[in-house]
Amino acid sequence: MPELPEVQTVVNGLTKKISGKVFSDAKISVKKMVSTNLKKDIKNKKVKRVIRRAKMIVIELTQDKYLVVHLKMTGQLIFVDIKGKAFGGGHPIESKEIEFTKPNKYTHVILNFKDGSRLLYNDVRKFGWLKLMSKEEYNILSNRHGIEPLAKEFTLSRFKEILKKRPNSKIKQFLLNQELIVGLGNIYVDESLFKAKIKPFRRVYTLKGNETDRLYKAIKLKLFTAIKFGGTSVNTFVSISGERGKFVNKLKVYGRGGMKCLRCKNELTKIKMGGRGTVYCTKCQK
DNA sequence: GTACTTGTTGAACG
DNA sequence: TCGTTCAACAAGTA
Repeated sequence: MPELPEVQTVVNGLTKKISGKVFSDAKISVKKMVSTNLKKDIKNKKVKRVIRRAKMIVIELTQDKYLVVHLKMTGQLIFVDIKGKAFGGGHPIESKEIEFTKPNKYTHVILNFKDGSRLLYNDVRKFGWLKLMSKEEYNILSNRHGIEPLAKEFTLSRFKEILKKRPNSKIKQFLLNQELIVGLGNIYVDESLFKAKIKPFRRVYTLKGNETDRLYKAIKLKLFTAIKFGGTSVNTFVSISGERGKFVNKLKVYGRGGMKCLRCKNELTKIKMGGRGTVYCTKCQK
C-alpha cells in the first residue's frame, strides 16, 4: 500500500543505486504487467535519474523514454547489486531475507543492467505495472494527476482554490482523488484528518477557515514526517517480517479501530467510506 | 467459502 | 455535461 512517502522512500534509495546504469535486457514472466514494448526497447537505455510523480516511480532514460512503475498495493522494486546485496524501499534488506536477493515466486519482472546488477519487481497480488513510455505518453499520464502536496506551488491559497472545485465532496474522498491532489491514500488521509480534528465525512464546503488551515498543515506535516521515517511499510511482502518503515509506529488512527484515541481516550470508530476502511474519533474530530 | 485489503477506472445517477 | 457515488477489478491472505 505504498502512498507518497513510501514511493518517495523507494525513489530516494533507487536514485543513488541506479543513476548512470545501462539496461541490458528484461525477463518478464507475467506479461500483462508490462507494456509490450518494454522487453525490446529497454536495451541500451541509460538511467538519467529517478523521480516520483504521484504514487508512481519514474525512471527517466536516455532517448526521452520513461520507465514508469506503479506498485499498487503490494509491489516492490528491489535493487540487487553485483555482489548480490539487495536494497528495497530505500532500506537495506537484512541477511535473514537473503532469499529476496534472488527471484522468488512473486518476482514477475527482472530488469538487468549491463554491469550485472539488476532490479527485481515483486508483487504478491500482481496489481502493479511497469510501462516504458515516450515523453508524450508520460506527459499525458502526468497531466491526468493533480498537484504534488510537497511542491512549493502547493500553498494554502492554492489548497483553498482546489477545495472550491469540489464543495460537495466528502473531505476524505476529496483527498483521495488523485486528479486534484496526488499521493494521499487511505493511511495518510485518515492520519491527516485526525491531526486536523476533522471528521472524514464532512462536506468540503462546511470546512471553516481555521479547519482548512489545520488540514493543510496536517497533510504536509504527516507526509514530511513519514518520509523522514522511511514510510509506513505495512509489509505485506509474504510473511517475512521485513524492514518496516518506522512511521508505522507513529500512526494515530490507521489500523486502530476499536482502540482508544491517543488524544482523548475515546474509543476510535471504524466505518466504511466509499468502500474504504476509515478510522476516526467521534469525540475529538469535529 | 467468505470477508477483507487499495488505487484506479468506468458506469450509473441526478 | 458535470459532480458524485458506487461497483468492479486486479489476486492473495486469514
